[in-house]
Formats: sequence, structure tokens, C-alpha cells
Amino acid sequence: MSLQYAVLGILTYSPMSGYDLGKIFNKSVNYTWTASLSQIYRELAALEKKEYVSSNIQQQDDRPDKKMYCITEEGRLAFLGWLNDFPETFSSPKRDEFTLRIFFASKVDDDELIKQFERFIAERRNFNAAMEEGEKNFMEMARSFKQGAAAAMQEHKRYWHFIVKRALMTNEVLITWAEECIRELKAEALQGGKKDEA
Amino acid sequence: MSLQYAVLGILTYSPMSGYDLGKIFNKSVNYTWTASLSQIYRELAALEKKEYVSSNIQQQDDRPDKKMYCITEEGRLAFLGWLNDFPETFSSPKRDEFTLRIFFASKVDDDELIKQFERFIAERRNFNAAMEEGEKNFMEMARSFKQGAAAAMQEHKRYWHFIVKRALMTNEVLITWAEECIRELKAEALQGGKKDEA
DNA sequence: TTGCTCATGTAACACGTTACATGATTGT
DNA sequence: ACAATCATGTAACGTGTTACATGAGCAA
Repeated sequence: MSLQYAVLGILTYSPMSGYDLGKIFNKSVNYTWTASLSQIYRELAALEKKEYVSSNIQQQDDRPDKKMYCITEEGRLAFLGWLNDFPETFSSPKRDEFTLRIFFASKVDDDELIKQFERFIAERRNFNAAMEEGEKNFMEMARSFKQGAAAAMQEHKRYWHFIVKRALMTNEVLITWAEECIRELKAEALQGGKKDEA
Repeated sequence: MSLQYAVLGILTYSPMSGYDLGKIFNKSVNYTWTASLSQIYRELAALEKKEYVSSNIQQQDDRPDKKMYCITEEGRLAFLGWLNDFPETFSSPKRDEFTLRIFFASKVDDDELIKQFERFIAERRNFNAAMEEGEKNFMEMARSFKQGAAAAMQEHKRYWHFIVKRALMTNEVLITWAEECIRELKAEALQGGKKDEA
């Protein structure tokens, strides 16, 4: 249900094509809700059926024609309705493959496990760097919008900042966690070694 | 793809019914990969077609018959194969509705937003308590298994502890994050107030 | 007698992923 | 010449959610 509103939400800033939406997704909402282009096209079709968006073709000489989507009044109302109706509970389903693998790790070699934790840390460090880059990207993108849309995007900055902060904070804590796990694994390996000797 | 292996992984400890699997899921893997009973039944049917599990009916006088599922040798190999083949990248898709709502929060009242952040914090605090309870539950469940299965579950404890730690750590950082957001929202509200007066 | 736990599932739908098809233009 | 970007989508499949159907036994 949320993807639908994410799409509507972005369309409140400016009419745009599915392709444009995809780019904006990748540079913004993406950090909180991922979606592929094919999903976006499908959602747009569904939204049009519901009359939450309308579309018209815009010809371009140099590039392929664009199908521009525009949010309707009903769409805007539906979006605002959703946004102001916070759910009872915020907890969303967890699906983290790495943690699942850790759960079953008793059947994995300790050395291999440590290696994987190290890879995990490396990936997280990259993410941290990417996120800081991403914040710049978002601001640039916001500026690239025309007139009113740019102003609307500007309003976003504050909340965008909250999201970036959340990502950075959880990311950092995951690094700390992985480091602690490695430390414990190594410590127990040492103890195991002593036991063998004694 | 992961649910399949999560189911297989639990069946490596002991043969059991879909219903039993569901209970174990809720008390263990659930914190890293959620699944509903209907999903589990479907996966079991699919796994049986692939001959990764076999089933036989066990009659019970007092309660309905149980369909016991048992992992096959192929199933065990498939599971171990998956487990020891770590993916290139660990990042899994993000879908967090709360954050999505924050992204669009420029259209929500500041007071309302602060209220929601406070609800978010309350929920997280509950989760923390539940998780600590959950750790006990898991250990009890592990003990409730018969013979070999109990021993196998015991091996799990170390990794289960890693998972609990991860949950507690990220949870705590989310609380800190939300508190900081509230502080910022309130600070800006005050500044705004001053501006109005000046 | 109402509702919970035990125990099995089916059906319909919603959402997500992957692969494929098409075709112009721009940069190396 | 080749790859990337722009631009649209479809089809098939996999996974997740929700609601429903069935029926025994037990506890308030």
C-alpha cells in the first residue's frame, strides 16, 4: 500500500514521467522505500485507473515522447488522508538475510563467519560514504526542479535530514555490533585453544 | 528465496509440523525474518515437491492429526549449500513506512509529528522489553526440545545472542534518533515563535 | 456459550523481482 | 563501433498478506 502513496507524494511536487519518478526514487525515497522502474510503471497504471493521477503525452524532438503523469484532486486528497492517518503500530516486517544467516551460523566455520562480518563492516562503511554523497545529490536534485516544485522540495530538506541521520546512526551502530561480534568470536576461539592445550 | 532456507534450517533440528514451525518462527527467526502460517504451509508444500522434505501423518487421540515434515538428505545439502555461500552484497531492500511518512512530513502538523515520534519511542521501548523477554523464551523453547534437537538448539545460543544484541542496539539508537528529532522540531518551533514576535 | 488453542489448509489479491522487447540519441 | 542514457512497457514468476473454511477440545 505504501508504494502507491510514495508515488502520489512525489507527484504532489510536480507532474512527471514514470522515468523521472524512478530517478527521484533512487535519489530520495529509496533510502526508506525501494522500488524498481517496472513497479513504478505498474503503480502509475493502477493509480490512473483509480483516477488518482491523469496522464498526457508530451512530445520531444530529440528524445522519445514522455508520458507525463499529474496528480488529480482525488489523488491529492487520498495522499493527504493517508499521510495524516498514522497507523496504530509502526513496526514493519523484518527481512534481513544477513541476520538470518547469522541465526544459522552454528553450521558455518568461525573463520569464515569472521570474514563475512568483516565484509559486512566494509559494506556498511561504503554505505556511510554513499549516504553523505546522497545528501548532496538530493539537494542538487531539489534545486534542479522548476519554480514551485523546487520550493516544495526545499521544505523537504528538514525531514530528509532526519532520514539521513537515521540511516547514518543505525549504520554506525551496525558497524559497532559487527565489531563486537568479531571480538567475541575471536575471544572464544582463544579460549577454545587454551582448553585444548589443558 | 530465504524463507525456504529458514524453514529447512529449522527442520535440521527436528522433524515437526507446519504449526510447530510457525511457533518456533515466532519465537526465534521472526526477529530477523517474519513469516505467517499460511506462508509456511505453502513453502512446505513447495519443498515437498522439490523433495527437500518428506512428510507423514501422525495420529493423535486428543488433538487433530499432525502432518510431520522431515528434512531429506537433499534438503540438508541444499540448506548447507545456501548457508555457506554468502552473497556478494548484504544490503537488503528497505521498506519502512514510518520513515516514508517522515519523508513527506512537510504536510503534517509539527505538533502531530512530535506526537507520532513519541508514539514511536514508546513502541521501541516496549520492543526492548519484549526482546529481553524473548531471549528467555528462546532458551526455554530450546530446552523443551527432545534429546539431540535440544543439543542442536543449544549450539544456537551464541548466534541467537548476536541477533538479540543487534536488535537491542539498533532499537536503542532509534530511540535516540527519535528523541533528537523531537528536540529539533521543538527548537525550530521556538525559533519560529520568536520570529513571529519580532 | 463464547472464545481460545490446536491443526490444517485454500483463494484472492498485493507487491516485488527478473528478464525481455523496442528504439532513438549522445558520448568515447 | 559500442556503450550509456532516455523512455516505454510486458510477462512470468516469487513472495507476502488477508480473509475464509473446518472442526475438536478446553476454560471462563
